[in-house]
Amino acid sequence: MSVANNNVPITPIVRVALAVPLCRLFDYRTPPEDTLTPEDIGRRVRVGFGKRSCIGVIVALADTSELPVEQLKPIEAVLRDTPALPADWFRLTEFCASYYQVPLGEVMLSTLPAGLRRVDPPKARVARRLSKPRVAQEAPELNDEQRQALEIIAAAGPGFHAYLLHGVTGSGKTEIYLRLIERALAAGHSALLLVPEINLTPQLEARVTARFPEAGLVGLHSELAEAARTRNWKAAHEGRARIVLGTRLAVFTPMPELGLIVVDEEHDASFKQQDGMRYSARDVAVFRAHQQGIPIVLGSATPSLESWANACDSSTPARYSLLSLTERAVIGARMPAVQRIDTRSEKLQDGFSGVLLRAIAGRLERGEQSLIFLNRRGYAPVLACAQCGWVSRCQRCAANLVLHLADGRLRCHHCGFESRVPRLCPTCGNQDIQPFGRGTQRLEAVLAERFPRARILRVDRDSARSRKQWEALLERIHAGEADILVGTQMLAKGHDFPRLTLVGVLGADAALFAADWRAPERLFAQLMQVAGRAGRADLPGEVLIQTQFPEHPLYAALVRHDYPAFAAALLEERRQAGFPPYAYQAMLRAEAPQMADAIAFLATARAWPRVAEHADVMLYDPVPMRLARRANLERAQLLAESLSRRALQAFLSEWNGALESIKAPSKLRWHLEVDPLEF
DNA sequence: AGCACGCCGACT
DNA sequence: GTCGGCGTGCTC
Repeated sequence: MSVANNNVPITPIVRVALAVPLCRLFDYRTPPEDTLTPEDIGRRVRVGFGKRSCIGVIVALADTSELPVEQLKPIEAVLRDTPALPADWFRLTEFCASYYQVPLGEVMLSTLPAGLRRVDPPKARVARRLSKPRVAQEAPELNDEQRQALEIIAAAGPGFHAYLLHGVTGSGKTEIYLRLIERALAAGHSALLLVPEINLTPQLEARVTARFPEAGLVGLHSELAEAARTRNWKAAHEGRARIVLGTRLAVFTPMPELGLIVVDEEHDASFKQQDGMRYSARDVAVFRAHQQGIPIVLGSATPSLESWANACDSSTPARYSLLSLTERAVIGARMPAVQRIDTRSEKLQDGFSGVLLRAIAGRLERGEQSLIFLNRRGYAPVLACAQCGWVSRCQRCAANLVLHLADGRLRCHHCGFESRVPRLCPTCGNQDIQPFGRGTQRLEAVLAERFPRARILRVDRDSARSRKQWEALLERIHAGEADILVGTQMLAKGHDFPRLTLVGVLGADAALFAADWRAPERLFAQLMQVAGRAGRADLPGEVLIQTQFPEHPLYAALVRHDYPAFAAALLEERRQAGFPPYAYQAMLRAEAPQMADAIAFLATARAWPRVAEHADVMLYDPVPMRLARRANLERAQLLAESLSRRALQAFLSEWNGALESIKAPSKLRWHLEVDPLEF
């Protein structure tokens, strides 16, 4: 950096990151009336870009530019309404840009709240101050296991440590988080608590706020209005909020003195972003903790196999410490009894076994609640004509239209296409067209017929469309206005229903043999979670699983509530098959109106001449995706795999550049996903 | 990504 | 004769 005679540093060139899909920064001149110092690195700026103005972030100051200085535009304004973004935030976004193969400017700007990306900033309104409870709620007693887990963490002292907190539903993981937050705050640190994208944040927020009323907790999740999100983000960035509770996007919040990260339900798929930068907030959180030299706790009753391997795989040195909570924290509450009902040996009545129907009847007599779990919404997954073989297919997708009898529609669950239910077969005119299979609406109807006096409540994305509807349903459930709940995975997560003593599971077998090899892992987690709904208080719970494969190891492990054994078996399979976490993967996907174009793009990518220089990376053949057509776009994918994460990364950074210069039809879209979860 | 320019088809 | 389709190219 040059220095003028009078010792005032002159830094005429400013390098700015902008939200454009170009892997480079843009140089600007310092406006004559302004002087920039290194302190301004990390400030937001407004700059002219093409014909428009954009918001960018100052990444560096420099003396020279590759372009002649006359060609550079001056910065329009340096925005000093917030403190500069700190160095650790730079390292975090730089890591993501490089790891996920996304331009730095896109990462940086996409992680800022929308209010700070705007050229015309919305008028900041003064937040109404909530009257906070001044008195902190007292901490409950810990049980031995909780105490032991906390001692292990305390004994490790400061610095980076990753812990996998494996605790069954109701074992008191949250109390561990709260104690750790308490310690962090006492040491003058702030804490970041990440939760999945479920409607549970209000409850947890209330609980954390009650314990730490002075910490100025803020929430950061996508349901927050833009102004509130900006306000909360600023409070965290400026150090006024010492606790951030948020969903995956909160992992990027700059926080001074950050001393603890917690990722609750770390196995949950919603930590993975499915568009734009396809990052895993759990993985980013681990990187952030490592980079900042602070502890991170990943909590789950059914950890992801990736995390489990990091903690328990005996063949490699453990990278995470395993902490186990095996008992339910509420005294007297025990794990529900899980039983398999062999549906091969009896004729089902509208999808229900006699055992399950009798169990429901028993609950009705005793005034207890039952929950019927089926992960398929609608009345029936397809409508078909037995005479000519017509089936209700979506015109835009390679999928069937689902029958929604409640509103008389056929609906595509992939693109949203809708049509009226035909009364006659559209091809042969047959009057006798039939729904095949069962969804939650049909179960609801069947139960209403069999138990006419029971109050039945269906909870799925159709009945709980908005947040308001969902909360109204929850309220009715808690008020005891339902005898039988019928629902999808929406019902599985988090909520306590004190009078719920029976969970019936239908239609789970499909996931056992699904094409996606991660399906069993997800099914186990889901069933553990839904089983955890039963018998939380003084009433013992019972879980009945209807299956044609009662001897399947997944169900056997579930009966014993034995996640470790199940995980060990799955990990052994993965190791032998060379699947993650014993291999690292990236997926290149392309979509176009014509499948041939999508495949051709991938074939060109596959034929990149320098593939041969990356012998430790394996490229598979391009194949159509499982749902090959969605919303009139044909989709295909190509898998890249390596036993070495480093080798895969080295390959990707070169390959990504080559992909950008492949000529393709303008309607073709493609993206690269590192560590894909779904196939 | 935006937003321009540019070159061919059906409308007043 | 124009309005407008989207192919191509550039942005400090």
